[in-house]
Amino acid sequence: MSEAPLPAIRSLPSWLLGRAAARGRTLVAEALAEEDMRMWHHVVLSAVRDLGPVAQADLGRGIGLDPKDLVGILDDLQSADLVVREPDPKDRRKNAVSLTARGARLLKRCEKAARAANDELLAPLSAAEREQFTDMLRRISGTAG
Amino acid sequence: MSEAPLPAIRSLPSWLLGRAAARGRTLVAEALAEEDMRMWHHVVLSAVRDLGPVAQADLGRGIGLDPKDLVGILDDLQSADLVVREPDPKDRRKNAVSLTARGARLLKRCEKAARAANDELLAPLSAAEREQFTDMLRRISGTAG
DNA sequence: ATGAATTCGTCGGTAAGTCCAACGATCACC
DNA sequence: GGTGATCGTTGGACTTACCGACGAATTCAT
Repeated sequence: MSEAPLPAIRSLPSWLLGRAAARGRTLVAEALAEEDMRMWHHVVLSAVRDLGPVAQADLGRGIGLDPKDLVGILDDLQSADLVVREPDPKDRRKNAVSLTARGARLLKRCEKAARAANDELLAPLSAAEREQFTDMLRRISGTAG
Repeated sequence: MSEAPLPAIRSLPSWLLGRAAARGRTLVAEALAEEDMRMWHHVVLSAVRDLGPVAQADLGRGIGLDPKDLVGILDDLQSADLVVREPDPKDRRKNAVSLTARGARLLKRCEKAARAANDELLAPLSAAEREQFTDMLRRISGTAG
């Protein structure tokens, strides 16, 4: 209860950003856990749907995930019959990763859960503020748009 | 350069928040590295100054750091003559942690570096927007104020 | 005052996440 | 056709966060 001020640290945007991100990560992780999914699994699933049949390297670059770690995620998803790796006939080095029907179905549930978690995260903000906030975040995050 | 759209994931605030926080952490870490400091070392140093002579448990609670991890950080800081642990005469379980003159001096340089990194992080935002942004962050981050 | 419960600093280990180096296989280029 | 680059994959190093347990010391209840 007796929260000391700590003005210096708490006024640093990078500090607040880290705390807010941690809270968001926890909320989303908890929501996804009810579908037996982890954050990266959801992200990969979503990216696979958006990018259609896609090579793993492109996939990893698109979401900023190390190729090695992507292998493990895809192994999990493929074992659960959520995605398929097929050899790309045009380039036999590549795997064409696509969503299965099961994957598409689960993805929708994950998105619903993630949206609910985000609503809870942004609860202290009005609708207009949320739009502003995400817009600013988009500019700051360095994700080239 | 060939940035695919990925609309679903990139519109999630929790995702953008994570990316922005990662960028902020990297920028701050790089800036602090020039003073041979890590993020938590800077945070602890700042909190020690703000909280005066403080017990380790209170210190850890104030910044949300595990007591065990705090031990290591304080060991480093004390070895570098930046803080001192003195036995609290009123409660011999506690260590009264205080800043040394060296610590105060280094902290100022760290704060300057951290502020510069934050300016770079928030460069895409106008001054008014930065104020708005940090205010929203403060509400979202869940740090009781 | 004496015993029980709590808090303190410290040590231990686990689990997850991030990053880099290297390899065989395949492709692109000139 | 030989060289360099890219692909998926494997291995390991490093960091971070988190939880439980312990002796020492304090507080509280009786």
